[in-house]
Amino acid sequence: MRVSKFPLSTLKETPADAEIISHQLMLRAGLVRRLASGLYTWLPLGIRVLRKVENIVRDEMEKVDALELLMPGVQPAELWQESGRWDEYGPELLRFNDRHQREFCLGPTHEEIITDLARRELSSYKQLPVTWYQIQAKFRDEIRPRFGVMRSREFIMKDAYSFHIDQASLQKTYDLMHQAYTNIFTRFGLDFRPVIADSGSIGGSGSHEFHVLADSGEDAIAFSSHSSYAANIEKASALPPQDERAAATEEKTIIETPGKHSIEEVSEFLSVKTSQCLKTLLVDGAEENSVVALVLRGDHELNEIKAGQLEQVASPLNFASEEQVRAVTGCAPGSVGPDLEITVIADHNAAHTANFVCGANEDGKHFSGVNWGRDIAEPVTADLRNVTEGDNSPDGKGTLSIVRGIEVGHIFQLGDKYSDKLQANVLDENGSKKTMTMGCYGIGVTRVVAAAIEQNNDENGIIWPQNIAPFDVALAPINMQKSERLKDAAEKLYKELSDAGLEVLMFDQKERLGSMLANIELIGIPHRLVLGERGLDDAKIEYKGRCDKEKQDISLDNIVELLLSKKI
RNA sequence: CGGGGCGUAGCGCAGUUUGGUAGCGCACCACACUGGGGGUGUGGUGGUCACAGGUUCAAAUCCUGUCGUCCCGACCA
Repeated sequence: MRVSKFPLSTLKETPADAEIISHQLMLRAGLVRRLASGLYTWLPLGIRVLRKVENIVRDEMEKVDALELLMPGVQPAELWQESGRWDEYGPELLRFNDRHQREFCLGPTHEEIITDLARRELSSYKQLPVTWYQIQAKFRDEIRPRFGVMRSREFIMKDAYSFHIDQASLQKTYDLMHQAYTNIFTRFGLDFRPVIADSGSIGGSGSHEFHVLADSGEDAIAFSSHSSYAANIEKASALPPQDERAAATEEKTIIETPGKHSIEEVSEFLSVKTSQCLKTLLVDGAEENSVVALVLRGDHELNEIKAGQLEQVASPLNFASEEQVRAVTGCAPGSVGPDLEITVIADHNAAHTANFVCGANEDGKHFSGVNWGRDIAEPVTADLRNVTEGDNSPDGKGTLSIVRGIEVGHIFQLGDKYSDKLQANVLDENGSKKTMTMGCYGIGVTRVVAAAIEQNNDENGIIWPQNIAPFDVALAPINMQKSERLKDAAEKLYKELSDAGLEVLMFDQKERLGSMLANIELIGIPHRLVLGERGLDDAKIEYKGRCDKEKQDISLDNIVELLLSKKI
């Protein structure tokens, strides 16, 4: 490709509304343009990257015998009503009527459609297992789209669905997919990690997320120092302390703590560690109009997913209002303690704390030297908190570290949730009807592009991993328009490189070197060649890899070979 | 949904407080010079100042409303 035929749309300045680095660079490098909130146009340069990502995905899907198909983006309401999700799915589902006033939605996912297909096309266990996939635009009407294509409303997803006669078959395909995903993200050249995920309301026995590691990631993931254990922090369980609780040695004392509300304020005021203070959070209970108290150590964070799953607690978790707090405790938030008439559930670590500080349920007052069993009834205990750096790994091997990640893939054992609702049956070998078991497997294709940039960039721009770069090599002749000899040499080299199967972007227009180099680095082409009159005299060309510190002169005769060896 | 910010040329911004000829930098076009890291000069193109209504002799500027867009948001107990 030549710049004269493939104009770059790079920007020198960063658009003001782009917050994170990948969004800024995608705009600056001319990969995407915003149309409206959460809607992006992919420019020619961006599409080249997107296609590379898609093709690697396709290749690995074929290897595990998944079959590509394409389903409509517009879906009839009937199927969603049949699965029950027409009512369950909130405003994220964009609904509309056609000219005959029939109801439709824009597909945020395709379980209903694929299950409908399966029940029509599959009738015998002999046709199973089968896996279908598509790469297609999805629409989710996000409350707050942000970070460019990282969380957009319309996005491209690879979604695959498998159908099985039993759980054993599903497990087999699931494991194959797990491996395929590992291969895919490895081929992308990204630093990633498969983690145990919360399977949410869908249930089912297995779910893994694939995260690209990046500080700006929206998810926190915990992984073990000495085993392969890794889990989304929503899911990572905190082990109860193994040793005995310390003895009650202090007297329960009431202390004036005027104006001190937060754990930080109280611990500082009393010169006590935050881990020695307990905080009491009031949330809606499972029973109507009831309130439940959750107790945590001051230095621990509530895990809302875990808490919401407790049978005594309303799901999803909802904090009590200030009025409710006052009605139950007689004081304002800030002085609440666990000595209450309502159900009290303490985190394992909070229940393990002796001689602690807590609210006195009286404005401006706290207790110190409080002990479970002696001063307050022993609480019900549960795992309520997020794991923290240094916690013991739940599998007993090593300790946990916490890093941030961008969720780019998710695989799921669905079981019969949809096949049961939609009556997707086949006959088994005994001739009796059996509901198929399903799995589903997604990759956020557009998000992968953003995540790749988020993980690979420097002050000059994007650094594409080789396999998803829009071009393999940039060729920058200096003042080509001034020298026939240079022009001929550049054209010849361009042809040689192209014939060798390399994707070359040649800067064939009148442009100053500095400007060309700045663009080449901004758009992140992995290999760069600069050809000038001086080099030509010695039959040499200057080569520099995008990450190399130094440039080097290479003999023109060897350059094709060198690049091929680097491409692998 | 709540809170906050911002809407002036393709991009980045000033001008709004105190109403009076719509500006700057980049980009773009032309020409010249320049020629190994976003170069210089001269001359240009491009704006119903988000939209609607109001106040006024006069509105980017004041008032009312609408829309768009970005960020933040339940550890407080």
